[in-house]
Amino acid sequence: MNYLKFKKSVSNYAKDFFNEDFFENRKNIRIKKESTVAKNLEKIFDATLKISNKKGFQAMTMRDLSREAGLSMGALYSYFSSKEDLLKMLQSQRRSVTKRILEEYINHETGIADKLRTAIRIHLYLSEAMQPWFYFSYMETKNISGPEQAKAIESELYTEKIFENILKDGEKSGVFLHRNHQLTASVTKAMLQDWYLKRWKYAKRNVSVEQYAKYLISIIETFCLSSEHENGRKKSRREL
Amino acid sequence: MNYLKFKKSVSNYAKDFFNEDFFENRKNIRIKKESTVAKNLEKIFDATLKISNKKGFQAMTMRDLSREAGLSMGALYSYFSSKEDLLKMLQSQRRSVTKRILEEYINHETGIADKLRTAIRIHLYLSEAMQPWFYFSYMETKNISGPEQAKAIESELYTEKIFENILKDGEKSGVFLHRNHQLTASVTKAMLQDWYLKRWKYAKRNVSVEQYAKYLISIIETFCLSSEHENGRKKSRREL
DNA sequence: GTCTATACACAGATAGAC
DNA sequence: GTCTATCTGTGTATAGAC
Repeated sequence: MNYLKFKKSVSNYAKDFFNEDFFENRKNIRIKKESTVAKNLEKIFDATLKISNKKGFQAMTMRDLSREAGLSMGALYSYFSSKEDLLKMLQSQRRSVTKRILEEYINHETGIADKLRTAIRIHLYLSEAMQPWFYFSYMETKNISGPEQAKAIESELYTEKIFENILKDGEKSGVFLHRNHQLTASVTKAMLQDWYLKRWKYAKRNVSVEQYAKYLISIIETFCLSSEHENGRKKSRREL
Repeated sequence: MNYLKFKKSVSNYAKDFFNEDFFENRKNIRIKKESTVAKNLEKIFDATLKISNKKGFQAMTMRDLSREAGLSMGALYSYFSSKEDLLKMLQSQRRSVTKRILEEYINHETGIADKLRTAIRIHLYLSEAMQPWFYFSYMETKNISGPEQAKAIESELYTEKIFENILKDGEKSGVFLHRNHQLTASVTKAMLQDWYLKRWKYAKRNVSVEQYAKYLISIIETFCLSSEHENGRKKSRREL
């Protein structure tokens, strides 16, 4: 699975606003026609991400948003009831999409070593395809209301747990070595996050997602793969 | 060098407000007596970090700051000329302290493998001793004026370069393997940053700085150390 | 469904007494 | 050197015309 192929398969999901998770937000939207809502919400969300990632969500004024989204302030407020509500909607919509995609790809894999590789790769691909939101989410969720913050923490621990479980299962079946799997999962997550948090740096250096994925996988596997399973890999590591 | 010993040696530096780098800020401070300035600036800086790390610098009002620092709004403004100026002062003071300490410790090391270990360890210790500022700096500097942002990026690349150079030198002398050293330096930095960005997580799990340092060093060395130099280490890796 | 115009609260910053 | 009181701009949110 390379990135281009992934991105195509994803763009369908991404614009699907009217999934089940979204309907608790629907009540705050005064507009009736769904096609209008979908079209304008996309403009609003994109504008929000663009401005917030430059100066922060708190610093973004509704006048900024109005200008960037191409809608008057009055119009904006028929899509949400407050600035905080806008944030909640954006978060729940994007979170629902990413979770669905991630699980679909990982469950598809059967071999335990492949599961680890796929988890890393799909995480990276996802955060590449939706970089502005991933960045936004990391930077802003800490500043917001209690329940939203709890969701963000839950999400952080959830994906970490995925890695931890793969490593544990792998140790049982002798594929991976005995390590502190929780710590390994933590630092793996940290390296994955660096990709979207320092996007500018990797772009300037012409490092591609594929390259970065390969590199992370090789670091983690060098540390975790038991030596019997390592043989097929040694050569490819040299090429990095 | 363990953390406790490090922290002691550092606390002297940290309260040294009146170093050379600070004098360009001195002109904005109306208060004459240096001991008063030092005492109140420390209260102001601490309060700023505390509030900002909860809700963001932008969201912190001068009334919040006044309450937390125990000074009236009028008094606050005799220590800086604007909210932005406060940020600049805080950044330049802390940046100057950290840079000085970091360089001192790394230059002290001679062996190339030791240099890598010390760089990792001291980075971690520093960010532990000054966690609120490190967190603040990561989260906030992106939102601010051009020149300040440039300094933040410069600082990011500067420390990364330290790691890259150690790895390069190590390859030449046969201590480290041939790798993409720039990428290795990047992800090392990412793992170091995770320590202060997710402080809550590691605290909850009772992971100590020492443990985390050991773990990072073992991951990086497993990946980079050439096998002739690895022998002495294999056993200690098993203990992790 | 979208606009313009405006209410009203609260932010940053200062003046001047003590 | 620190305080209280206050000015002025700007932010979020809404009313009501089109």
